[in-house]
Amino acid sequence: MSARYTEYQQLNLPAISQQLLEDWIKSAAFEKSISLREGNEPFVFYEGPPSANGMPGIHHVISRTLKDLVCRYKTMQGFQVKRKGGWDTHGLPIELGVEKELGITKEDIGKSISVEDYNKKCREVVMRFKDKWDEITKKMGYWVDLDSPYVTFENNYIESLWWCLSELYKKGYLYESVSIQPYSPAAGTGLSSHELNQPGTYKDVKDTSAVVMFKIIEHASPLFNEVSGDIFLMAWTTTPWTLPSNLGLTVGPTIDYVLISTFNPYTFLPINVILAKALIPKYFKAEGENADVEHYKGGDKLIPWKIIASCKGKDLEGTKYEQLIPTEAGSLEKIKEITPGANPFRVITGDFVTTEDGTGIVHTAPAFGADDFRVGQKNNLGILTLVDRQGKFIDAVGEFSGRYVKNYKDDPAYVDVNVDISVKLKKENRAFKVEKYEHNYPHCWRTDKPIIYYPLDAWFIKTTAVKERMVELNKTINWKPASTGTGRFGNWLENVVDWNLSRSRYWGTPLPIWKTDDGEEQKCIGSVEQLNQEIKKAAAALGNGINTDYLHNGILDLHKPYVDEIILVSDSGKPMKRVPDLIDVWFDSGAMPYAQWHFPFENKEIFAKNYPADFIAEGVDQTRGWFYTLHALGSLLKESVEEELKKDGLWETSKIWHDQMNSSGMNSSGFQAGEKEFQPGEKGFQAGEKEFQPGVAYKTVVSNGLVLDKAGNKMSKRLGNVVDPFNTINTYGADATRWYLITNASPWDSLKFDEEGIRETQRKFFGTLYNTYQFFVLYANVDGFAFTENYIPVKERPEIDQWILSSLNSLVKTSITNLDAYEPTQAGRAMEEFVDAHLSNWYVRLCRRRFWKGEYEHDKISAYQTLYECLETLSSLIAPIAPFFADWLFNNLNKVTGRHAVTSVHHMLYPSVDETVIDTPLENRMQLAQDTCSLILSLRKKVNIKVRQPLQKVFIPAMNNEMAGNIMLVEDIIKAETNIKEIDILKSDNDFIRKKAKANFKTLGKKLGAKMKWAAAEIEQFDNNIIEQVQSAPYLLNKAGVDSGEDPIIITAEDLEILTDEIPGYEIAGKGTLTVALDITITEKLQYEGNAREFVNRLQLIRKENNFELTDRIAVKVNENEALQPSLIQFKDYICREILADSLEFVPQLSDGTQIEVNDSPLTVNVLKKS
RNA sequence: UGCGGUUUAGCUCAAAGGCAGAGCAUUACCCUGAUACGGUAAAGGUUAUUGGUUCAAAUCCAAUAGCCGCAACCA
Repeated sequence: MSARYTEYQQLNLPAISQQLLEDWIKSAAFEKSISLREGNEPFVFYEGPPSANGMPGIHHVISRTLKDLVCRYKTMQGFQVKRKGGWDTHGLPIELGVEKELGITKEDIGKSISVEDYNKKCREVVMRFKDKWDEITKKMGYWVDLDSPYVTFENNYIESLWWCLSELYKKGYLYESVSIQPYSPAAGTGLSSHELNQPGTYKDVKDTSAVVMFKIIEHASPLFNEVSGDIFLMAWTTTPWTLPSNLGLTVGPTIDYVLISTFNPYTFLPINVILAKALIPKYFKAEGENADVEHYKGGDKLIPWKIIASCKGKDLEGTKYEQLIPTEAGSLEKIKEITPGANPFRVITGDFVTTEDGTGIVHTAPAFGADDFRVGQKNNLGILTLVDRQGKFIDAVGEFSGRYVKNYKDDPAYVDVNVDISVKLKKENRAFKVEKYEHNYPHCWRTDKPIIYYPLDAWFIKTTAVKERMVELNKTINWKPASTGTGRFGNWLENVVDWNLSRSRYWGTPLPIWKTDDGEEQKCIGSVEQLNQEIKKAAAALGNGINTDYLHNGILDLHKPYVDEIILVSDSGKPMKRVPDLIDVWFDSGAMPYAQWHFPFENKEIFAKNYPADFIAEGVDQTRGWFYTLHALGSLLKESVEEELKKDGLWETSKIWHDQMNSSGMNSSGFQAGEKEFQPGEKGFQAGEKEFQPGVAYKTVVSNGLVLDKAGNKMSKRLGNVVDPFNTINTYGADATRWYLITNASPWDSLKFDEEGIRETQRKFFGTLYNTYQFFVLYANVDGFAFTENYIPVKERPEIDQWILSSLNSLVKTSITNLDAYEPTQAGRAMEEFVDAHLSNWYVRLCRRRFWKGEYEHDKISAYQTLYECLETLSSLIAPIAPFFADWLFNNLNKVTGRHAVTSVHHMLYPSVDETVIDTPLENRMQLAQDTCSLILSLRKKVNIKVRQPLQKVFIPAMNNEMAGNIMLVEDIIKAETNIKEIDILKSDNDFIRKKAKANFKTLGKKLGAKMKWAAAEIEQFDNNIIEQVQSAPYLLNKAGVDSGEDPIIITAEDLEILTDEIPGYEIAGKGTLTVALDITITEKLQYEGNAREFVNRLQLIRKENNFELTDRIAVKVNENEALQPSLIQFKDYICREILADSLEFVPQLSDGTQIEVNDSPLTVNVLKKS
């Protein structure tokens, strides 16, 4: 059997992907990549669950490429990397989709459609695009376990969430409180921040704004004691309807305030007002300052004013004022009834106050603003909610009772209550300025009506209680990029507020808390078993047919409406109902480390070994989403997890314990690398790893940036610039797409997606690598190379082989270093560079003849083995990024040689560095050769002498012996590549060339400081003589200066960079310290040889045009030609050898020949293939 | 509005205080017994702007502007 490498017509990446997809399924390659690592150390990856309710986009492809390449890489390093997939199935987008589909609104749920049917519908549509997701997952080559994914709506999953919640409840982290939330009176529902972020919710509207005056009745400080007349605090509002609910005024403690004596522009009464100094110009004309008060008449354009005192905001704190709009419902008694011990109508301080707009004194109505609520609570102002949930004033608010604060009902006769309030205040000498004010205000996206901020009951997780822990733990997380961790995420943690968990929706995880009607007693349920016991208990205790539907089999579905039908019994025997809230869907995904394994009810051992994650990756938009909820729950549940694991004796075998031991440098017995050959690296097992502390949910997190269109715009359906990932992958193949996404920019930078870039990747990287393979098999098949010969030790191979193998090992090193550091972009770029600049365009280029000339023996085998090794190693190196092409390449090679027992490159171990093969001086030398060739070719171009024309000599000045030695070592390569007969190395002591010196800024700058500029100029002037002096001994640069008393400046050889300035009589070219000078004389002999080579080239073309086999022999006839014949005769042997001609005849006339031209001379040739 | 990021050749990106460099695209020529690629050259830059630190700044600092994102939009 003579195995042949498969040859291909052309590179077709999509076809390769297709083929490999089939192969992988047939051979269960993915499953095997995991089972092969059984017993090895695990590398834990968490999949952030996508929602199959939307279509996958190109941005999913980049984050999944990132995830996939890390997992594949770690697998190839010998880790066992399980990747459990998951689906995010709850939440608002799904509900909204269903509502839209059914043509209903939230209010209809429970009325025109039962909650049961509604949720059934939600469950149906959740997986609407699952097929599309499966397809993209498959086609892009994302290996993830989708056979047993976690699904957030499943009972087991919810049960784990309940466990988490009950643990939080037990630890006092779960509490109920009133908070101010966006609320749509028109729709009668609270709005989530997500809903508020719908496009178009923020609109520019004109509202009546008012600057109103609060009359001071008791000063906090004696500052204003001497002032005669009433003093008012000025405050501005765009929502006058909140004024009756005012309970405080907030000032900035460090802001400067002034007391101004002036007149009210509406009532013309003399008044004293306080406002921020910085805002005076907003309300007072400069000309009016200290203007004549005596002659002021009401209605005058210019209102006189005068600063009569000033102070800091802190000094105002505690000042008491008269309630602006006293009402029955808002009386002090009522306020104290609602909030016992409240102390309203005071000036308080708050950091949020600015002097950007308003008056620097903020009207504070705790019920209608989040800031207001917070400072109100802090300062015990109480809370007054004079507007009901329909958006109208409640009873007993005087003349405003029952009036809507905005026109929520589209009433054509609606009179703006805000105007009426303003008018009233004007009349009462309580308004200073009333005007229409245009601002940006959020609206309910469904009703288009303005929202208000309104106090609503909600359940919270006390994340503030673990803030310190979260901040500390965050420092142990390896963030890529680091700035996201310290910046965006760090800041977020520093300013963390309690997590509002409540959602008043239908399709989601119900909050497992039951309360008595009086709210005195409550229970948090932590498991289905517990719930079923409580169900029975309640049925027995309360009777009345309660819970009958749930007695026999227990509860079967943990969603609404079923959970809401269950009545439990309190310890004191009262019935308890479930609080109607669902929980934030982010809790669902944040709890996936536990819930994906149904922890702690099942799979405890699995959980123990799979927590925390070594690595997660998602888009940067998840920083405050999934990254946060994972982290928060990790911090909150640290003790609970530890207790659970210890309970079952799993603690000492857990990953947490193991990582902690590993991190603190102790030996761990938790995991043993199995019998596989893999050994994790010497220090720890993950580069960039920080010290581990229990409580973190993930150790490394990569947040990738956005994908923009090629113009840098965000992709949106509206702009129609969305890239369809299916199209892209089908057209260019997954490998080129993945490679492009990874190597174009660091994953965390935003990526301007341009198809042209993928095409370039396809051509340049994959095309080159493919052709290198094609080149290899072209000759390997001829010679029957199957790597059956003994491995030739690297040191016994020609230098060029040693060089490419050294370069290859350097590449392996670079790749590993970068991949370990989660810098795939750097790794990929290094691979590109190697394939393109080293392997294809230098090694193969220079070695072509070795493959098709000569016998199949040492040198040729060495070439084959070397090239084979490069290709095979590359197949492994690129496998994480380009899984299909890599496997294709690997299998094409391995099929013939059978060097490895595995059937997929993804079952291989990642290449390791052979340091003994790395020869840095050799690599540098080769670089020198490449540079030299490039210079010589540039000279040839300049004088227009083609490379095929041999030239006699090139001069290369060597600045030192080392350089001379290096050039000599690569002399042959340079000569062959540039078609030059000899290289004359000019040693530094020659007086033939003129040298020039340049200052070495790095060494000299430190020494000289300010004198640097002068020295650089001085050095420019050096001639050969001085340069030589400096090179041989330290040199005094400022002789003249020293004579006049300056400090001596001594420079040495290392302070100079020496260049060649000129070689008289020759064309020169230079790059850095390297210079070449070309002898361009073409002698007759050289001319003849040039002609011969040109002739060979023409004949080769003819062979190619006629599709001759590489080994076909030919007979050639040429018509006699005066200009060329001497050349052809002289080089006849050479020519015949090159073109595989058995004969080369000259005939006087050729009738059936091809016309060619050799160096401007026409020639007719006849080529005949010999059978 | 605040916070963070970013701004280098027409485009995509390098350059971590020491002469700003690749690739793509354009043009011309060249090499090729590898259907790939490449080479040489032309052209393209006040490193967004302004100021500062330094002998020396794309790089460090400050401010401004544009773009992107996040959080808000409040009184």
